[in-house]
Formats: sequence, C-alpha cells, structure tokens
Amino acid sequence: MARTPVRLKAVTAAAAPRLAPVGATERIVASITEAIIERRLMPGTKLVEQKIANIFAVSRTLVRQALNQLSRDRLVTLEPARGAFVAMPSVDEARQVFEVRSMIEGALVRQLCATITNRQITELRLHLRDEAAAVARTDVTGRTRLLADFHVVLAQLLGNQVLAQLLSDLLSRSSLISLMYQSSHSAEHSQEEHVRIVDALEARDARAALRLMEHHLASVEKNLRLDPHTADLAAALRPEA
Amino acid sequence: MARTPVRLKAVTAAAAPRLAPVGATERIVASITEAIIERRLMPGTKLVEQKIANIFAVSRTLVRQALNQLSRDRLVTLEPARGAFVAMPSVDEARQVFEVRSMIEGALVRQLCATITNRQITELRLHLRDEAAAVARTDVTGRTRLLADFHVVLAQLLGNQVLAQLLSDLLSRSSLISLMYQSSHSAEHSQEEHVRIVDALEARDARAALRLMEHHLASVEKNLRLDPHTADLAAALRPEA
DNA sequence: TGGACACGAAGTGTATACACTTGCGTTTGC
DNA sequence: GCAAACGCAAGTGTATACACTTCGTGTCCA
Repeated sequence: MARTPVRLKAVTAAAAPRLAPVGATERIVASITEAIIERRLMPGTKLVEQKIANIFAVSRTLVRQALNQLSRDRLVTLEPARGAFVAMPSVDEARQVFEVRSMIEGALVRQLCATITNRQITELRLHLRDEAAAVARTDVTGRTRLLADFHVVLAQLLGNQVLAQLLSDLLSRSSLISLMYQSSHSAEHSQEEHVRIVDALEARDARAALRLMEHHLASVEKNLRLDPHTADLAAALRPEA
Repeated sequence: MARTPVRLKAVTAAAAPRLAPVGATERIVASITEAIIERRLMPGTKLVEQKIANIFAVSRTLVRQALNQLSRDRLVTLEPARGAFVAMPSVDEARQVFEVRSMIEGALVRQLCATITNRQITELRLHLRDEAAAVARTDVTGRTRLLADFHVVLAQLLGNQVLAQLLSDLLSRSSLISLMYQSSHSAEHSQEEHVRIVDALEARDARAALRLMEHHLASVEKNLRLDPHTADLAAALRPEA
C-alpha cells in the first residue's frame, strides 16, 4: 500500500514525477475525471461552468479549458450553446472501444512475451497482490482503478509511452462504459483472469497470453448490458433525443 | 478527382458531412494542421497567439483553444509561459509511433481479411488510382495526404470510428515525423506497397496482408533519418535546448 | 573588458465584461 | 381550454483588460 501504483491519467505525469497536478486546469480535469470514474457524476449530468468555477475558486476560463480537454478524452460531450454533459457512450461506441482494445492489447501481450524480464514479472505480481487486496476488502473505488491500471502497466512494460497514453485514454472510456452499462462482471473474476494472463506471460507463451487477453476483454464486454432491449430502453429514456 | 476522398482530421466530420469547418476554432486548427503537414510551418517554429489571432480576425481566446487542441494532437508543444511551438517529435517518439501503428494496423488488416466485401475492395482500388495519379503528376502535397489517407480508409472499412479516429491522430503525427526526419522513402515505393496490400486483402490472405503491412511500415520507418548521428545533429542545432 | 544587474518590450495566463442563445414559465389570443 | 408567442432567467461564446513571466538589451561597476 505504500507503493504508489501507476494510475489512470497519470501516464504523462509519470515522466515528470509530480504527485499532484500543479496547474489549476489539470487539477480540475483530474477531479472531474475521478468523479466520473468513481460514479459520483452520472452520465448525462450537466456540468455548469460557473458552478465548477466556484468550487475550484477560479474563473470560467480555466473551467472551459478543462472541459475541452475532457471532451477530447470523450468523458464529457460539448453541445454548442447548451453546455457540457458527462458523456453517455452509445452501445456502438462501447463495442468499438472494446474491439480496439482487443486489437491493441492482443498485440501488446504478444510483444511482451518476447521482451518481458523476470524483474517485470515480479512487478506485475506485486500489482496483482494489490488488486487481490482491494478485492478482498471490497474497496470498490480502489479495485476498479487497480483493475484498469493493470492494462496500463502492461503497456508501460513495453517502454512505449505513446502506447501507454493511448491505452490510458481507452481505459478511461472503458470505465465510463462499464458504469453506464452496469457491468455484472465480478471483480473477482477479472482479477483471476489477470493472474492467468501474467502466468502466460511468465511462461512466455504468446499464444496462451493472446487467447487469455482476448477472452478477458470479451468477458468484460459480454457482461455489459449491451443487448438491444436495454440499449433501446436507455435510448428511449435519455433526456436528449 | 471529383470524388472527395476521406481526409486526415476529417474523420469526425465525415459523420456530419460538412465540407468546411464552421466553428472559428476548428477553422484555425484545420489551417495550422494543414500548414504543418504541408511543410509551411517547420518544426520548432514559435506560434505567437496574437499574430494568429490577427490573421484569422479573432481574439486570442479562440487561438488558445485551437493551440490546446493541437497540443493534444501532439502537433504543437505548449511550454508554460513561453508559448506554443510546432512540435519536434524525438527519435524515441518516432519509433514508438511506428511501433504502435504496426500493432494496430497489423491487427487491422488481419480483421479486414475476414470482413471485407468486394464493394470495399473496389473502393480501395479507386483510392489507389487517386494515389497513383497524384504520384504521377508529382503533386507533392496531394500525394502525401493520399498516401496517409490510405491507412485511415482501411480503418474506416472496419466500420469502427474509434479506431479510425485513433489512426487518424497517429497519421498526423507520422506526417510530422516524416517531414522532420526527411524521409527518403519514395512515394512510388509506398504506393506500390499499398497496391500489394490491397491485393492480399482481395485474396483474403490474412497472413500475407499482415506481412505486407508490417513490411510497409518498417520500410517507411527505416527510410527516416533516425540514426543517432542525424538525431544528435538535429538536437545540437535546434533553437531551444 | 567582462560580467552581472536592471530595465523594457513582447507575450502568456487568468479574470472579467458583455452579447447572444437556450429553455421555461407566463400570458395572450382564438 | 389549448396552443402559440412573448419575456425573463440562466448559461454559453467571444472579446478585452490586466498582471506576471520571459528574454533581449543596455548600463554600471569592478
């Protein structure tokens, strides 16, 4: 617990190891991101600039900057002259995000089998231990983040910052998707699958690692309520047409 | 030539088929992007907000928004209190971008072999014809864009907008990298390789398509002047330390 | 002569002002 | 009674004002 694991949205900060974001804009982005991921801001919620400005004791200028960045991350959508809203990713978008993740992370574990060191395996085992601990003590917030971080850690083991940043963005979107389509996927199950993936990596078994990763992602996606019935219902009930 | 092919940075616009960006900010982003890709703004050039504001007859507010977006695309770098500069991607970043492209586009062609229709093959052939025409008439600007667009078109054939957007961003960065490290890769050669990739897709030969795509990307990367000598020289001569 | 300090112009960072759009409640006309 | 139009409050979009940082230049002193 003393170790500070890699965190979502902290990929660039990892290069310049500042613990907290210094810029006011970054602080706002981080806070809103956290709030969305931790389910304290529900999809569709309107984000009024002046209110946020008051909370952070800054002007709307900085809030607008933050909202712009968040909209590029697809965590909020900007509707012209109407305002910013917590994003409501469509079923199509959800499927596409998982398809892209499968493509990228499949190639990722494949590569990793060829390059991973025993030192890195140990690092992964430590992360898995943190995951298991969070799952055990039913620390919902912590476990959600740790389970997502696992994938970013894998990317960073390749030493490719571009890839890590890319995956980090996709994982933020995945988190939003998971909470929007109420995943019934148990954290325990995810955690077990992570363990098996690391086992395959340790055995340098590229074929198994690829299969396990694809299975893992398919499993997460399958447990989303993406079926047409739910989707239509959600569409019918959403405030905007 | 009457057909308007898919263009870099126009992926989202493709859904709402507006020909020119309407918002002032988007127009500025598009102009600067174009200027960078077309080599009219060299890497390292300082982009002074007020000058740009004058050119587009808007206030600095909108220019700052545009520069923020561009920095997220990694086409410009923002140095605190110093200003915005056309990005100078490092050798490491260049290698990483191509590594990621190889992972993504490898998986992409693999998938495409399973899903591509004859109708889509025809579409690709039309694009190849445009490429060949641009190469033949030594239309440097047009051919550069068309050669990059080829990869985005492939992504769009999968019907995955998330993937297409992702690749579009990577290709913008690739374009900047190519012109920064003066690619010696001939356009003719690239164009031929594109043809061979489409041939493999038409034959639904996933193995060949994957091999050809990986070879193509490796070939483009290999022809960049990424060797240590050139890199150090560039570092030594750059205006900023 | 050389170096360090100080001043000033240029430019960025943030706040504020103001015009315009949206949405809703009320009113008014039929 | 109901629907359409008006008007107002809330909120967004853009411009402008002002403080602060950076960097070049000149000056002063050793």
